[in-house]
Amino acid sequence: MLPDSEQAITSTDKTFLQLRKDIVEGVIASGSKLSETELSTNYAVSRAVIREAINRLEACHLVESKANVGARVVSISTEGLMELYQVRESLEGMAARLAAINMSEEEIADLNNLLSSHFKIVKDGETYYQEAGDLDFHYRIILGSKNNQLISILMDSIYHLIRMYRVQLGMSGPRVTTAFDEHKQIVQAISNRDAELAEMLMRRHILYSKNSLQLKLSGELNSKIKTK
Amino acid sequence: MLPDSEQAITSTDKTFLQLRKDIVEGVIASGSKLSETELSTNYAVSRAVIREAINRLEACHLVESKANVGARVVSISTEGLMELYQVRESLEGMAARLAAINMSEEEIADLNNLLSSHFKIVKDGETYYQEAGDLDFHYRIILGSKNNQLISILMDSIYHLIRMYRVQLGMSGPRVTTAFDEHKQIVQAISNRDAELAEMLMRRHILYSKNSLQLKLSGELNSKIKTK
DNA sequence: TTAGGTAATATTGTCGACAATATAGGCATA
DNA sequence: TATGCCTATATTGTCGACAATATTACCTAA
Repeated sequence: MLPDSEQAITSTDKTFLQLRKDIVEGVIASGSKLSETELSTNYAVSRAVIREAINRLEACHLVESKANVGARVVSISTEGLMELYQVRESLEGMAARLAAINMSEEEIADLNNLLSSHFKIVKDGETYYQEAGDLDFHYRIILGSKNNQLISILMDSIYHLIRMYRVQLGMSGPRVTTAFDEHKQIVQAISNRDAELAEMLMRRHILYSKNSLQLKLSGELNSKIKTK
Repeated sequence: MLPDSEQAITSTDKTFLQLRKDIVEGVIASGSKLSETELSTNYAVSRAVIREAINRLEACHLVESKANVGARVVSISTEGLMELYQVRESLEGMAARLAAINMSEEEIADLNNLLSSHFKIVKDGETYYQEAGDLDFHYRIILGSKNNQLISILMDSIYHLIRMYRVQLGMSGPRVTTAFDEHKQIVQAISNRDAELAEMLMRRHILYSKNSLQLKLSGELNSKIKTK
């Protein structure tokens, strides 16, 4: 898998990143078929490159393919998103636990600084927080776990999938204010090296997000039914 | 990814499965380089097939590859195994929680039957239990979670990796008797639909395995040092 | 003798062509 | 009209060849 920080070297790398972007952002519709020949003309590379890119996308769970039939972009559903959040709850909970043990004092200080800068933004009433700030916060804790398996599963697969759901369901930037307090508590627990509490708080934090999402989704569903 | 239950259809499927087997069982040494040309002659398929198989192996975290350099089998280390068990603790804990909620009454009955048959074997003093029986038990609970993301991460990646470690470190079949009691308690919690308890017990169960492994590994390390 | 650079070699990356399989459409038959 | 079969078409799977990159070996110079 290709970490986001690393540069794309080969043509396959670039094609993979471009395809992933297009899928996550909905340029390529979820549920649609990925024709190898079509993509190879659109992206101006050979079919071999496309095939390899599709394989990597499959590894991220962004597409599913059947032998002799081809690949489709995964279709999104409320259940799918809920499943994803369950996995996220469990893995990021463990990440917070490990971060409380393994993060260096310097990393913890940085995390506190990050939180302070977020606080200023939240206080100024900007809604900018959620998208970038929230991600930054979670990334640091995941990386702070120092567990490469955990890091790879979350960063290479889960997060892109969740982003795809959020973008395509139009769920960007809710739950700002309360989420900030939750972040603060988590950082506090990590600063105190309280692994148990850090895990519990992170799990709650993600569970709340999940519930909030579910509520919003069922609400949209209802309004859609009403307008019919 | 290719579920174990499904049959290998294409030549790539077969090559992937064979390669995975050879890596897990140590026929191909951990840490060794995977030469595409060499493999293509050994396995009597074209390089394209080998490349695709290697990509899938990379998705399972069994090999790591760098652009323009090639792929290597991941090298095993005590830390790596511990990381794996941490991920497993978190994911299987969640699986047990979800299984307590989502398993059908029939599935729970089957699980109890499985346990009874294991009890007979344990009572008869056979050590056969661990390898197949333990796997069967854990698989059922994972599948019982009904969470496809969870299932796929554990079954397609984590379990093969762990098996590779266990085979290559010569860790097969320890901790039989106590593990059985732990299984019994977990099934009890699931039968009672106590999700919270099921998760906690499963996490403990895996943590104990981890500690037991660590002890054994450090013991082996010491004895090796002594013999020098 | 060692360090640096350059040429030779080997390995991976990319491509287009062909083979095998699935899909779609038309035709015959009940 | 509906159903089943069969052919035609399109798509995926596999292959060998060539291009680009990395590794190695060697040679030169300090």
